[in-house]
Amino acid sequence: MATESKTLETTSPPRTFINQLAQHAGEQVTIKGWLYNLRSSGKILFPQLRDGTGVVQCVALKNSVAPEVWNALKGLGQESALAITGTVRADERAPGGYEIDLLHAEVFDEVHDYPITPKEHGTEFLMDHRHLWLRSRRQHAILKVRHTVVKAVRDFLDADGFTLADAPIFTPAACEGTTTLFEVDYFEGEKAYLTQSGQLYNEATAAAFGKVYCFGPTFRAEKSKTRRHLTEFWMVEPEMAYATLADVMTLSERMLSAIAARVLEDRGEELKILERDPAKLEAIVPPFPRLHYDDAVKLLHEGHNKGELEARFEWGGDFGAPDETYLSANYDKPLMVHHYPAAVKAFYMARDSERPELALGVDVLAPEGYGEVIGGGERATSLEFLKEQIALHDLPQEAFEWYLDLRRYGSVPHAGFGMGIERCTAWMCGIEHVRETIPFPRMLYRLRP
RNA sequence: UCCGCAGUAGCUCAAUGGCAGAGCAUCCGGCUGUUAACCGGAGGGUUGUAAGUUCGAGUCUUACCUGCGGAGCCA
Repeated sequence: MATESKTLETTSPPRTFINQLAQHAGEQVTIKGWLYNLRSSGKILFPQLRDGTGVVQCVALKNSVAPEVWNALKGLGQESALAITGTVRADERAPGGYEIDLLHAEVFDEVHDYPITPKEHGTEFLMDHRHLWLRSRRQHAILKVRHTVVKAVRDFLDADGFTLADAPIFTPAACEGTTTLFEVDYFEGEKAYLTQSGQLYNEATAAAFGKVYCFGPTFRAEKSKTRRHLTEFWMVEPEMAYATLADVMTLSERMLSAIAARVLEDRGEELKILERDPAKLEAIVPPFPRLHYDDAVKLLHEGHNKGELEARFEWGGDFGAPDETYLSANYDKPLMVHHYPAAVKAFYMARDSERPELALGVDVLAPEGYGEVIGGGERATSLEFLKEQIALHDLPQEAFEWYLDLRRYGSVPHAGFGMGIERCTAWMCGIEHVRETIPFPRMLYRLRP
């Protein structure tokens, strides 16, 4: 194998990637990759090769290649690793527009029993083989979109003057006290918890840098079992000092629009593979519709009266999944619902000065039933108010003394939000379930591989 | 945690309470333009686990295990 490798190195043209074939039409190239599929017809072979950038079909004629190359190729199974050398040729019959007339091939690993075949498979089987499933075209496309979503978020915030200031993943106590946390053993018998939000830390860094964001994994030990939930997901959380609820809504619509535009620009091929209608993403431009919680409740009542919603929604509660879907169904843009009852929101939310029962919070509901992709709002500034809220929520004040310091030393109106990367990616891709938008999803009943 | 559905060959599925099957994958053979190629042949099974009903259980009953869909909660 080693000597063969040497021969190929010295005689073969420079390595090329499949997504660059158009620039090499008529030239000899070498592609290093894996066998995607192989069809044969006696004296002609059609190996399809993938290299991480795309898939290309090669054509090998028995009379045009050396006998040992022919024999090596004809027995190969799916996902065999090989490098091929051949001439790039434009061909209308080829899906990508180009084919390679194969001259030489070097097999690195011969495979005969790859588990994932070009036929249908169930979710459980595919998830058990997630480490291999990632190689298939659709999963590849989804994760390329994820990459672009992340890149778009970072580029947008960086260009807007935000500083990346990541929050810790080990935390000493609940940020919000309500949701279930993953507990881990720290040192000396002390317990630590995996972060469920960088929110409180962001408020500290915002007072230091003005505009900040954290970007990292988030853990929720809720036993949620829906297409919108992971126990480990990635969240970006911008926070701005001297900012209000209105500023958060504006930032939300600007950022989501920037993400959609970037996906359209950079991931056209992937959207085609996913059969995602680009018009759905082209519609995502400012301004987004804004709906006061009171008005949202009125709409839900209308929906119930028309028989389109089963349960009659009571003012004061948080929306369920069917409620969110009903509300957002009227729009082809994300819907921003604001001024929720404070009772259903976190303790640190600022209150409406005229109606203190309302929190200055906003949820951004994505269209097409994708649900809440952003949640955020304005934070409370008063030391006394926060002490009351901490007591009301049965939280230990000593754990929050550092946070209360932010109100003792230069407290100003400030606001921010959190966006779930996987929910956003699933929406951009138009796919059913968030589990396909992260390389190795962690769910209620899925810790492996 | 609650409600509903499912578990049969490596995979996707079929089989009135009566001999456990097909397609794909694998192996062998054929085919010079295939697009989930096609054609012929071969191998491949403790029907999720345990107990029960029955002359007889993949099929009916109970429990458990595993997964899927949804709810609640959330991004």
